[in-house]
Amino acid sequence: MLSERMENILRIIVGEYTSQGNPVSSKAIARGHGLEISPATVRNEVARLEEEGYIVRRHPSAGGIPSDKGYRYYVEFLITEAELPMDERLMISHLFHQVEREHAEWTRLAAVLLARMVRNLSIVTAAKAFESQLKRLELVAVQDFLALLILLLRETRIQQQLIAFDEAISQEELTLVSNKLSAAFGGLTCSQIMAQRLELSPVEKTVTRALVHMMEAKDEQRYEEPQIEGLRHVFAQPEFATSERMLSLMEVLESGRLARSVLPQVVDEGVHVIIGAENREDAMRECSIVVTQYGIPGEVSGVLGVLGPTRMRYGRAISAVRYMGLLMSELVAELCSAGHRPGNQN
Amino acid sequence: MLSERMENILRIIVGEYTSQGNPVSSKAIARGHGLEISPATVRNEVARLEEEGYIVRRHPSAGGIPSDKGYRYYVEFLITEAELPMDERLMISHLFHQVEREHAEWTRLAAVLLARMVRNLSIVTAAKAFESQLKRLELVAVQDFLALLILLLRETRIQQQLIAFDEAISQEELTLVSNKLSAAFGGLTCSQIMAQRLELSPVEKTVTRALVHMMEAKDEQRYEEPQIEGLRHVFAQPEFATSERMLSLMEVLESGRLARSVLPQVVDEGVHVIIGAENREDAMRECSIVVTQYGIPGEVSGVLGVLGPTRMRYGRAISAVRYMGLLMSELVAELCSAGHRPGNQN
DNA sequence: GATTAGCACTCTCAAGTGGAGAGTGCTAAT
DNA sequence: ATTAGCACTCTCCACTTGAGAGTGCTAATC
Repeated sequence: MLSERMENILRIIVGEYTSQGNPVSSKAIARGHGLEISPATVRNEVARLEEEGYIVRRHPSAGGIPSDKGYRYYVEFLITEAELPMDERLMISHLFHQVEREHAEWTRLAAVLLARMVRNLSIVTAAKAFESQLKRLELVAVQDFLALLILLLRETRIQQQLIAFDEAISQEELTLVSNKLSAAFGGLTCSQIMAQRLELSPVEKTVTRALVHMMEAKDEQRYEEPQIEGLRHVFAQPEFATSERMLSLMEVLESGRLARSVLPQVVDEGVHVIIGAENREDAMRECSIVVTQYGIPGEVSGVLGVLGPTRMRYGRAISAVRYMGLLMSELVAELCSAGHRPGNQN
Repeated sequence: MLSERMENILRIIVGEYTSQGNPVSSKAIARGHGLEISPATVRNEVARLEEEGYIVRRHPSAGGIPSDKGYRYYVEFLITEAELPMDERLMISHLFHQVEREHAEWTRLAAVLLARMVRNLSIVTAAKAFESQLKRLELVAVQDFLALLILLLRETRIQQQLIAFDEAISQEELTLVSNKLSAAFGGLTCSQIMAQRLELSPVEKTVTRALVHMMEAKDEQRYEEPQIEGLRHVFAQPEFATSERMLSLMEVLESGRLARSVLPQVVDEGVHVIIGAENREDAMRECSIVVTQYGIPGEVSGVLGVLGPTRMRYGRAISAVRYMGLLMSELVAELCSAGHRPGNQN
């Protein structure tokens, strides 16, 4: 635990450094933050912060910059996390209600807004049920032997796939099949469907096999391709001026390693902050991530978050991520629960 | 028109420069390309190429690099465009047939493969009909007053949207409505649907209004969000080592200006090459684009292409884009035409 | 004992310097 | 028309240098 004065100094250093980007000198700390002490005193205190590892210097006579440990302490104890201002919250929820009709746009909109709010990269995965539940299925003839199988899952998500039959089959027959199977399987999960033992025609069997296969695949992939937005902000940061860091980051993003190694770390509720070397990926040594889950605990969930250099405005990022998480949870809940209020009319 | 020897020299310069990335010296041109002449002679010829603007130099005593005009001449007259090797073609078409079932993956797969083939950025827009044709519609109850409207369009694309009703409505009623409207509107385009004058209940009216609105919106947006892949390759190029160029390129890509200003240039058939300053966007002064349309002329079409620094292996890019365009056209055609062959069984 | 003023010291950054090397342009010979 | 030879130009890299910022330390002060 640090003394109050040391905490104040650490807070000032993190604040200055995250907003200005330059190492913070003792003079800059002493004046202009209501800390009635001289630079020399500050130097003594900063020296102790450095000893204990909260501060590092690029070279012996340079200003101080926060270490990962310093940021961690800041995030844990010192952060002054204001709630997002009302006007911003209103603006955002307004935008979401404008696209209410096309809820597939939600993840995209969330990513765009998050990126804009924190001027960094945002990552949003679509909400996904732990175990998909079939609502209804449709079959549409494409060619004589070929049909499009469409699954409507509970959280109004859609999966589609072409299936081929051994025999030519008409739209009328397909409609009969889809009605029968919809009635039989509606509301069931993949495993429940497999447990059913019905008398099925060859065509129905083909459809059921494809259907089970699709639902299995869907349940398996824990996170699908996340929506990523705001790359330009990250690359505009001086930290990434050298193309090499940027490159390794691009690798991680495009290869999908991010989704596989980082997002699974987010398991329990609340906003998580992963700072610098706490990341598993080497390429992200210099990056921090602020993430949260959203959705309905234990049922449907997605992940949303922000990625930027460790020199990031954590307070802002945390409030933005928290608000966006709540908002998305509400939206998902509205769709999933058998609601009692009607949707907006417009 | 250039003399044959000058053409040879230009060809060597473009070849060397695109593969090595360094200005090409007269010595390098003279030896090792079966051009039985001395460096001094080459220098004379290159001096003339420079006078006529096919070659530029970074400084008076540096090797030559092709200008936009030089690249243009190369692409127009000198290119030795080999067809894509058989094994590569087989590999690609094999990959496409593996995902045949999920044709929504096609644009994504095309983008990934193109990027990998040319080690540059790829852009692929989904195939889209000039005027969407409704195949069938489905309504699924979500809440008492809220339903999901799903449109199946002709090229097996799906549009979905939530719609709200003034009154509570059951799935049974919704099914009746969707069957009636599917029968009435199936096979029609947006304008044809509007021309229909049917007796409709309030609920049916609401649905029809939403449906027309969605189809209009779809027809309007000529190119939707294109699939972009392989950013890492472009940024690995020395041309983009300075973060500033990269940044302005990012801007163009993320803002969607690319889709709005570049892709519309691609109107007629065949592979187009847009070199350097021929681009409208300033940020792309140093980039070339190789694009083609694909789909069924006059009916359904998308755009696919490659973006990289002007120093690009044009021959390779052109063959890759051409092959991918043909392949995608075939795939689209298989789906759209009332086919006579069954799809692959698997 | 905590705080502060003063000063020498350290380190970076930018600008400037000076080969070494690569490549050209020119001239004169073939 | 082609080529050999040579002086010249320009970049690139390593090195130096001076200015400036900021510290650490010591001794004086509250």
